[in-house]
Amino acid sequence: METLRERKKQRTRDALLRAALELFTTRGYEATTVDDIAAAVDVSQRTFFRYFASKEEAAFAVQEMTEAHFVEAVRARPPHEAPMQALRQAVIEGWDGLSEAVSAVVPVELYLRMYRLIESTPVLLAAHLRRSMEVEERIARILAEREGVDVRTDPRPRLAVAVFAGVIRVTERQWSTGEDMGVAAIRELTARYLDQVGPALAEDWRTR
Amino acid sequence: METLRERKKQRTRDALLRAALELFTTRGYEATTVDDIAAAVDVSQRTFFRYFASKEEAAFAVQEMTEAHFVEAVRARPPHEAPMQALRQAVIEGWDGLSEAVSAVVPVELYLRMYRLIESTPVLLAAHLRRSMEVEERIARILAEREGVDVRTDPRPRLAVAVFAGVIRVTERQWSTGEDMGVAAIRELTARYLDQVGPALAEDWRTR
DNA sequence: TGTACATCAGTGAACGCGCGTTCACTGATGTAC
DNA sequence: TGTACATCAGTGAACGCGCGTTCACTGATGTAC
Repeated sequence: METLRERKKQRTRDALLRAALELFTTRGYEATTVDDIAAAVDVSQRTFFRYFASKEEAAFAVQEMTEAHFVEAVRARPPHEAPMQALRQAVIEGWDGLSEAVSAVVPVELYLRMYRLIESTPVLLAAHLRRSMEVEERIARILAEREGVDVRTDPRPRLAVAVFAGVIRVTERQWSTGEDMGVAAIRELTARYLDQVGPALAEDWRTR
Repeated sequence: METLRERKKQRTRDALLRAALELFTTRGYEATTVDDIAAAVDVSQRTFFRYFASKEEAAFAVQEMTEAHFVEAVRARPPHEAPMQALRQAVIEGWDGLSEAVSAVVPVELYLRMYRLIESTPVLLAAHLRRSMEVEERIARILAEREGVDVRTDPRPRLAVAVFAGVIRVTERQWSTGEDMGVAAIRELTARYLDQVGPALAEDWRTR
């Protein structure tokens, strides 16, 4: 971000991204065309595709950041932590540090609205789940390395991550349909639901 | 399937479905157009859309059957079984009874090839995951009813199903990239991975 | 500080593509008498 | 068994749409001397 040229590029990209999220969240994803976004920034449609390979890429640009953030957080966990504990800490701290990370690009509130839109738009939800699978694979490899097991022969890393991801998905779903759309709300839900995994797998639900 | 008219309809649908899966699995999903499918059955494109609302619907028509099958299997589990045990039995028995259920419509081998194609085609995998979420929600409600808990306030039904679904997803992924594409292979993987969930959630992987 | 050239973000216009829809119509199958 | 009418699967052709691509081009910014 040194030269004038680079700064201008960055500004164009930010403007496109913000306009995209703003339009998506107000009009809906499908109801917004790439031309609409370009027009909102007063730039040609051609220019949009210089910055984003597809409309979907724009929709997930901020998610991409937070995912990378989460992956790094897992990598940074101290090695003595149990695998599930490391995942838990990484995701909780991820929510804590989210505001700073995101707000450099778009307002946090806009990000959260977009997150909810993804959950409620079938084609975006589908893409989100597939992308999540890719993140899971990366995390599984990190866990395997941490614990010194071979991801090709030992199913435990992928299983642990898949179980964890399942809980996150339930959390996302619950949050996105709930009243409180703040970061604190999803943070609390995450912790609560992770605590409930043990009981959910118990033999008999009626004992408690 | 009484009248001649109805039998003809059924035959047209079967022919379209089979041609679709055959083309998808040989050429690829994206490389097959709806016109190709219609042409293969010697019918107008218009007619294709009388039977399937979209290209995607054709791709998932058989999955739809097996999903319904699984949901019914869960519903039919004896009430004394623990939740996770009921899910396990339902899915294992689902694989056992798959051949009869599927082969009425398309050859089992074609179904399995299509299943693998779904796993390896990004847009289909995404759709598959979203559809799976819908199935999960139905199953969660069934579990909640079985166990007499309220799905709106108790997260355990959704968590249990999400954890289970996570394991199934790892199984599907492993199977679809493996050598042996038979039903027996995926059945065995399912059982093995379900057994590994406990160990995967354990504190320390190195002790075993 | 100025000039000459190189780089590269952005332009504008047109296009290919395939999905899914719309229309008015045909002709085979079903039904009532 | 035959006739008249109703139903409805399938037709053909055309279209709207938006994504993503291609082209040759402009003009602002960067760099070398």
